Amino acid sequence: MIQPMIQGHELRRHHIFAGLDDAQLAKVIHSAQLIKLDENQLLFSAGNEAKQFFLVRSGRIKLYLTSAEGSEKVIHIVGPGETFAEAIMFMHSAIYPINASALCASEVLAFSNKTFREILQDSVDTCFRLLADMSAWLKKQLNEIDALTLQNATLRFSNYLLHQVPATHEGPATITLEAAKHVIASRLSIQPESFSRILRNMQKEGLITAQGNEIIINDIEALRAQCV
Amino acid sequence: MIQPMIQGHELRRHHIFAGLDDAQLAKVIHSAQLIKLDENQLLFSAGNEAKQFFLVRSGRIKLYLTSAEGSEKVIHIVGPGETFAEAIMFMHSAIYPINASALCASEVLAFSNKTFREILQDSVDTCFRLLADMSAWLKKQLNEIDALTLQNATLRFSNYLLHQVPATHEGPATITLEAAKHVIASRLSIQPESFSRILRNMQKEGLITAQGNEIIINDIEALRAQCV
DNA sequence: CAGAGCCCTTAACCTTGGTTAATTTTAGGA
DNA sequence: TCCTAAAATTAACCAAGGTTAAGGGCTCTG
Repeated sequence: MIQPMIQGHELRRHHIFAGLDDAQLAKVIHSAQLIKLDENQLLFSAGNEAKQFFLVRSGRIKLYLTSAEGSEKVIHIVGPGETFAEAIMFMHSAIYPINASALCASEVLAFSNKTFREILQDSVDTCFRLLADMSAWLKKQLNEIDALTLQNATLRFSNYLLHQVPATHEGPATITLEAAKHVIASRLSIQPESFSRILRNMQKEGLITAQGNEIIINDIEALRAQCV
Repeated sequence: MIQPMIQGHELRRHHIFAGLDDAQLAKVIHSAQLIKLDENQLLFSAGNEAKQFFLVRSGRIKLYLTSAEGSEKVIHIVGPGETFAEAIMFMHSAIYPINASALCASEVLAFSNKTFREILQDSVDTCFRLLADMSAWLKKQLNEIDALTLQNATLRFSNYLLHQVPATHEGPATITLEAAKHVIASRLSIQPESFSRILRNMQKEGLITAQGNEIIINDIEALRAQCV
């Protein structure tokens, strides 16, 4: 195990750790492990025993499912400052239900589930933070189901674009895609070829301008109108 | 408010309440309200202020989303002994993100979120139970996303059927659909017409026999093989 | 600089499942 | 028992988007 250099305030920035006292924080840090991942390196697979949850320090981690035939569905792309797999700590079978791998060279901190559960025993405040955190995930997944069942592919992408921009933003906006196009496509449950088609069509309609992984929203009002 | 006749052991049967002491249970019962719903009666809508969570005493409650165009997607069908909307207690905006209405005449117990949160302050054990409960929901929704993105309509229905039968069951099995066919169809994100077609095809292949809302699985091995 | 490999794009084609419309079946109420 | 309304079924048609195939462009490496 690599004993990481962790400053307490680095962790406290995340709301899950924000309520811990110094002793608790020290205990968490002591249980932590720094993991460096190369591009495309696997962190864990669905079916692995789940003994840790994670905080992304740098880079991007993709959480994804795979089908029996080998096709891949990206569930979420986790960036710096975000935690993942913390909900699994409370599942009846301590087994990861998804795969996680690095989209680019990344550093993640891994925390012992056992240690964190011990701390939770003494900190109702942190329990509440975790409950809020999990209910936010639940809400996010509900939106995902909404998108998959009640929206078509173009609409899903439009919504995705709008989520990259503050709700109050006016005028043209430039967005840099957080990963390769085929990854974004999988995140949106679209085939890469269809994603290309959608980009082309939206460009033809003048809604957006796409150059590499930069996308300019030309008409944000029209986009918002489309998404009701 | 109708003060319900609630026996402590009725609540304790649900794992969320199982760890409460007598005083806490009394407090929960005191905050509870019995709600009787007619068939098709709305319990709450998406956007309503969320002050309560619920336990189904009898009947069936459907949780569903609606699209801008008015189409409906059933997320879950909740039956006796099950709770719902408990995760919303910890969301930042105290607003139901879905709609809930009764599929048939039903009785639900409504519990005050505020009271329950107070009790949680004094019961880490119950916090842990709620965390486990929410992580189970999260896992369920992940399976749902898996189904929607990596499985076709027939496979989703096959999986649905298999979930109604113990994993160890051998030989033919009879399943009674928990709701009208168009509701099940929506639950599986299939149009009623397509659902009919799927039933007909599976029947033609000899996999199942469908009579009204009774479905007999003739070849459970073949079905399991299909679902990998 | 050449070659390999990956990513992206385009276009033609095809499949799944949605849509429309008409008919039958079922269940509940007068 | 009949009438009505909702639910279910069937079939023909259609469209969104998946599949297949081919080519272009980019980067990395030897």
